[in-house]
Amino acid sequence: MVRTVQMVYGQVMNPSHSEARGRPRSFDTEAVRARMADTFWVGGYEGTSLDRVSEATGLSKSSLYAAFGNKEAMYVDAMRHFAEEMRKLVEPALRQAGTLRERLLHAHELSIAHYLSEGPGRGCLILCTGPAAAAGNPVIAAELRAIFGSVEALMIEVFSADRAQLRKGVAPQDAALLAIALQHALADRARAGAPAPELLDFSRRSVAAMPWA
Amino acid sequence: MVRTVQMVYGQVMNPSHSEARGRPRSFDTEAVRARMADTFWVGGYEGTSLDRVSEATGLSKSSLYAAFGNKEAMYVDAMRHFAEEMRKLVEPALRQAGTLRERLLHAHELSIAHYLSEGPGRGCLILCTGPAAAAGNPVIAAELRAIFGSVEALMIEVFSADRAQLRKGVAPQDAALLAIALQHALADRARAGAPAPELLDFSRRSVAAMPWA
DNA sequence: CCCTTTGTGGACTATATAGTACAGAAATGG
DNA sequence: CCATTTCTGTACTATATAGTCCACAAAGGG
Repeated sequence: MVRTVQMVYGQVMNPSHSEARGRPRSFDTEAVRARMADTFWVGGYEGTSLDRVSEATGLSKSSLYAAFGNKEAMYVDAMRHFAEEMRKLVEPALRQAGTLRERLLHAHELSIAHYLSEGPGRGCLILCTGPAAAAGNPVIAAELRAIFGSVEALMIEVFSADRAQLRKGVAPQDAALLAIALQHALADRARAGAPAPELLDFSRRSVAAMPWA
Repeated sequence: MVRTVQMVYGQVMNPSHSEARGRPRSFDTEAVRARMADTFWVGGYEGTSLDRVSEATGLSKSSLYAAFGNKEAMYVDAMRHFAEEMRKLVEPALRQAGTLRERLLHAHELSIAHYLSEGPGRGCLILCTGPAAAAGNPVIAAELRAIFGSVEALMIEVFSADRAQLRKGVAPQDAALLAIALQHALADRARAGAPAPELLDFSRRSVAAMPWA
């Protein structure tokens, strides 16, 4: 047994150090989060080494550990960052004017563009790399469930607001599940290397098959 | 030490022989494939070490390398093995008697049972661990695309055969995409730790929202 | 009987990995 | 100025990893 005096590298994230007494951070935490998320987006949790994260962010591992805690926390932060970015991108499209069908197609277009934005084969950090890491890691599994719940709530809200556009007898909560499932399929196909036209075709055809009024 | 006199003449019992010249394999290849697939199912590609595979199969790494090549080939073999098992499980349900809707629900039940068969959080080897490994690995990405294509062909065939049960104006090829997408969603939720009732509810509700006649 | 072929496990290598120790740097407050 | 606090890079450790080497085992063929 190694008895390490576990230094309290603990306080994960203190973005607002208003009462900063000591040496101030030399980096922009938000920018580092983005670069870190980008790195995990490519390699996933187990496929990304901290040396690589260090290289991508330009920070030493010491600084990374001091700022985030450990690798698991870094990955969870990347998941949250990615979820926030996706929401900022897609939620306005889902809430804007137009038919539900048009808005869903628009949201798909934006998602697909994002899934391919940094080159082919990226897909979704959460949907494509989260599940692999979730088995045997309760923290990541819980984060995944939380994000699923949040997305489901949004989708149900959007579908419920325009339930009149759905076929009579179809519960908006149920139709929302179809939309969620499509996101999984698009993400995985993007990750497998499908090009934009193929994904847009998948979107167009699958949305056409949804239970519209 | 070798007693030749014994059975030289009478019975010519060569139990299992063919053109095998050297020392025969001491293991059942099919059983080893299954155990190997099970190991990758838990840990994914990057999260599974060859020492762990060696331990799970009872074979030394030398034997594994001799039989399969390298880690990548072992993982691709696991993907194929899993795909074969899933097909054996689900295809009969999709082709049996009953309405398309009933058969789809039955296929979901079988899938869910398999996704949780070895304990919670397993999900689908292919859908939950393949995408993470596919980025930056063309061989795995190609295998993933091949499996996607094969599943899509099956689903389109099944839906086309019973297109009369779909709502008028909905192309069976398009409705099949919805069914495929549901498989992704069920797999990922199982991997995130969802219990059977929750997954069955997801199945029931999403299938209810499909464009039936 | 050797001889060839093929299979097998244990020891081995070179590298990568997550995480840590530490000394010094950069700020604030007195 | 000094003390205190926090940050940062370098160097380090202990372990895990993919893959290889090699001596030997177990079969068939001439």
